[in-house]
Amino acid sequence: MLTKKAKYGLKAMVHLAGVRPGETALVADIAASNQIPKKFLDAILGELRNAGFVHSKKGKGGGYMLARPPSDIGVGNIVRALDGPLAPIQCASKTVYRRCDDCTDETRCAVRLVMLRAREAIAEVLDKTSLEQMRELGESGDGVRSLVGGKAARQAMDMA
Amino acid sequence: MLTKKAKYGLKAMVHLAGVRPGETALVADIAASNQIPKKFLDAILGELRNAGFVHSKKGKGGGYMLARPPSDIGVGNIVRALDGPLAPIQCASKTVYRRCDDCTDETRCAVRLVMLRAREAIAEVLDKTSLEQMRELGESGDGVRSLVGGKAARQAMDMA
DNA sequence: ACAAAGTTGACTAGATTTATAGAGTAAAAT
DNA sequence: ATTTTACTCTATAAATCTAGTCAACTTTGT
Ligand code: FES
Ligand code: FES
Repeated sequence: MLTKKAKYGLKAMVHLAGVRPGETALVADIAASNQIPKKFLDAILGELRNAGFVHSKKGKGGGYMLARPPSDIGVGNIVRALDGPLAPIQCASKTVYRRCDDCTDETRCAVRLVMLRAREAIAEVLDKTSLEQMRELGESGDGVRSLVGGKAARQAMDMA
Repeated sequence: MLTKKAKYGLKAMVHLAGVRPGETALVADIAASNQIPKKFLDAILGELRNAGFVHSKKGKGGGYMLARPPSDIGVGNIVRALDGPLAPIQCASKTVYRRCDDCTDETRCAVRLVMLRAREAIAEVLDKTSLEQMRELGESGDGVRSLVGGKAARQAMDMA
């Protein structure tokens, strides 16, 4: 489950992707537009700055701006910066792999092997989507219609 | 991120899928074999019983057994019973949908639209895998090798 | 140069969920 | 009745989410 930190962070990044390049957005404005608790957003944008996704400027005319064009920022990496690895379980992560203390033989752990597949599926979606694409999704508002399609997908959707 | 509850629950279910049909397994044994805190496992199996996945029997010769053949139990549904919806965010869930208080227009929320895709990808993996298949995965121990394949998948793997 | 206002940044604190342990209760078999 | 096992209830430590207070920096006006 995505934490609120990541959810708010993503919303803020989408907001920042919407301002004209070179201009900044105030934390107060981002918070108000997206109904995010301002103080929490302060902390979140701080982390995103430390991670190199955004730049900040203090004082009048200050605020936040993206450090790179939104087409260069992967959604998956934003989530990683805020919530940690995409993998549902750490032993299935490549970026922040950590051994499971329980589980004697990792290579035969059924849980891990299934979750490796899940991680791959998640990464396939999140790493293939740029911040720009994500923002466009919201603008056109179509959503799922234009997706993989097929009976299997629709069936899976009915129970997720 | 999958909680330890779900992780332990899945391991226990795999264990139960391994006992001969009609026989039972003791909580103490499952806990010892899989290095799970016994009391925690007690609670987890209790939830799985309430959810109808397993049956229990008290007294000598008692223990737990699967309520249905492992080929009839979807991994996704086990996770849902223990950790709640598969969707990374509740507004993207079909089973336990809940509106986001922030976000005025759900149909145009970029975060939700991306996470709908992520949910679909996760469900595609977890709902298509039965407990039996999951257990077989662990036995043959091959893991990722036999997966989707292709450059894209390998690339995504390198950073998840 | 100086003060004032605007804005990010850091530090603390309370409420809620997660992870684990302990002690004891209830049911079933012998 | 005794033993074996699942079940319940309570309690503690960590992580998450949110708010409040104050410090640090940057521009602007005088
Ligand atoms: S190795 Fe991580 S769950 Fe088994
Ligand atoms: S509607 Fe749920 S994140 Fe926007």
